[in-house]
Parts: sequence; C-alpha cells; structure tokens
Amino acid sequence: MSKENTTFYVILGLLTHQDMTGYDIKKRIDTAISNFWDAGYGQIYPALKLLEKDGFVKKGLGEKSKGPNRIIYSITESGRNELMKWLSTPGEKEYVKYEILLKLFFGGLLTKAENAKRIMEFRERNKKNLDMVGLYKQSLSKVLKEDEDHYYYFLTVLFGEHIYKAYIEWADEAVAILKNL
Amino acid sequence: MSKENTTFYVILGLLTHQDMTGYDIKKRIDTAISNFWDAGYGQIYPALKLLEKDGFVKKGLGEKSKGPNRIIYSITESGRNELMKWLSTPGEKEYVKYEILLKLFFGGLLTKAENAKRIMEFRERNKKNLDMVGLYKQSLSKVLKEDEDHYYYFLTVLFGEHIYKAYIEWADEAVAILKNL
DNA sequence: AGACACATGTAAAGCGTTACATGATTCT
DNA sequence: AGAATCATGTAACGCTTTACATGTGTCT
Repeated sequence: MSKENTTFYVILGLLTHQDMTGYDIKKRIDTAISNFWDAGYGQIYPALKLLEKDGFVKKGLGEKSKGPNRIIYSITESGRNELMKWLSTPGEKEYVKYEILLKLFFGGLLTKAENAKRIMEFRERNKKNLDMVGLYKQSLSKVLKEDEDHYYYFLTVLFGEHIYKAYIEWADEAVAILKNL
Repeated sequence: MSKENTTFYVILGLLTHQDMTGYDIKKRIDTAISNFWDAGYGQIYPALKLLEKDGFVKKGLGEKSKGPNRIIYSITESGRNELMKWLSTPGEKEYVKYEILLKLFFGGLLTKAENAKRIMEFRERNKKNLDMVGLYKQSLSKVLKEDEDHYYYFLTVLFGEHIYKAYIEWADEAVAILKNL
C-alpha cells in the first residue's frame, strides 16, 4: 500500500458494507458515490491485488454466474484498522476541474451566442443529474430508519442535490447577464 | 502538442490576455481561475517548451528583475488558431473529487460528533473561499464596463460564489440532520 | 541574519485513463 | 444472430505531484 492512494480506502470502505467482487465495487462507485468520486477497473483490480498482498482484504470464491468465476473480496480485521486510521485523520482535499469554466473564461474570443449555448448545455446536463439525485433521495428516504449507514449516504446525496441546484441557478443567472450585455 | 492536454489551452488562453512568463502564468492560475482549475510548475514549464517547439508561442527576453532572467512568452497567430479550434469544440468535462464526502459516506464507522466536526471544518474552509470570491466580485464590478473580457471573468467568479454558498448551505443542513439523529 | 518572493527548470514517482484481450450467458 | 451484461485482468500511455537544484534581491 506504500503511499496513500485514496482508491484503497474507497475499496476498504465499500467492503465494510458488504463483501463484493471488483466488478461489484465498480458498479457501486458508479452509482452510490459517482457524485463525488470515480475509479476505473484499471485502478480497482490492481488495488485489490495489493490490498490482498498486504492482508487488508481476503479472497473468497463465489458461485459462478456467467463469464469467469466471481472473486468475492471481504475486509479483514487489519484492513478495518487501516481504514479507521484513514477515517480518523483530518485534512481532506477537494479536486475540481471544470473545462466549461475555462472555456467561458476565454469567452471574449467567441460570440455571446456561443457562450450562452455552452452554458445552456451545461445546465441541461446537470438538470439530468439533479433529477437523478432526486430519485435517489426519494428511495433513500423510505429506508432511512433501517440502518445508520443510510443516513450518511443520505447526506452525500443531499450534497449532490445542493451542488446541482447551484450549477443550474448559476447557469440561469449567467445566461441572463449575457443577454443584457 | 500531440494529445489534447488542457494545460496547453490554459496557457494559450492566458497569453491572449497579455504576454507573460511561466511564473506569471502560475500566479494567474492561482488567483484568477483557482476556483475551477489548477496547474503546477511541473506542468507549465514543460508545456511552454512544447508550445514553443510547435510555434504556438514565442519567447521574448524581459528585463531582469531579481533572480534569473525573465522569459516572456507571447502567443503566435498559429497558437491563436489552435486555441480557437479548442474553444469551438463542445464536450467539456467536469472532474470532481471530494475526499470529505467519501469519509462521510463511511461515517457510520465514526461517532456523530466526529462527522459533525468534519463537516464544520469543511464549512469554515469554504466560508473563507466565499469571502474571497466576494472580494473579487466587488473589485471586478468596478471595472466591468472597461473590457468585455471582464464580463467572462465575472461569470466564473459568480460560479465560485454559487458553489461555495451551496457547500455552506449543505454543511449547515447536514449538521442539523446529524443533531436530530 | 534570516525569511520570503522572484524565476527558472528537471527527474522520479505516483495516479488515472484508455485500449486491449478473453469468453460465457442471457436477452431481443 | 447479435447485442448487452457479467467478470476478469494487463499494458501503455499520459497526466499530475513532489522533491530537488540553483541563485538573486528585498524586506524585517
């Protein structure tokens, strides 16, 4: 594990919820936490290998479904300790990169119409994201009392809702300003 | 230039505003566009070298101030064309990664108090960011009519304002929910 | 005297994406 | 028959960060 690559902790964390294959982990990332995190197979499978080498997870054979045999990973006691160590340290970082804002920053080189179009496309994309988190929020609300973990899930969904709303409000305001120019 | 590395376009774009050294470019990135972009010296200096090799920028000697001689870069006609090509293509991507949300997602492994503390720290960090963009917005408002470029700058500052506000509102809501648990 | 800002850059390591390879099963 | 999904993984490439190296001028 050497250096601290967050992918390791994502995997360990997801495995505290339930045992899973690498494929399952990928799907879980793409649904549950896609609003604020991402990882590809090219990161997940090598990470699982290293985590196993260090004894933080262990392999189990799953029943065959289709395609190759499923390798079901579970977190070990030492993996749980490693995760807790990370969870207990402060000092998180945000990484954000918005190409659209970059292009808009240099918007003086284009026409107003081109810039407005770009902003509206951004708006539409994020309207879809907002609708999506709306569905998640709704279905989560129903099972909220079953498990404390659901509450934390809920908070992250709420975060998604807030930022997508902010994107949309900004886009509307920005287009209005451009029109008045 | 081969593959499309956005750093190239950031540099070309900034050079349309004015001629600059690599050092200046770094500072410009850290102030004007830090809300949505970032790049280190390790990217900027090599990029400038490649941009010059391809004829998209050209070197000029600046007067010595302190330390080594300043190398002032300016964009060429062909660099401008290259930039315009990029600006005219649609399909921008957002990259976001929030470690704090990841830790919160696994919050069930910690106490409520620890999670609330983490959220409040996030809130304070972003309150500072919000105050910062407030200052930018204020000083920009005064010079808005001088140059069309300022309007586009203004729109990106407005974006920062919206997301930092969203962060803060989410944090307040999240802490309230945790308290009611 | 010491810290800080100016200003250039390189090298190594780490991180992440994309493309490739393989093949079974299920659905249309 | 063909497409999609399940499921594993590797290799190459590209991007980003960090650490290092060097030295001057200014400010406290």
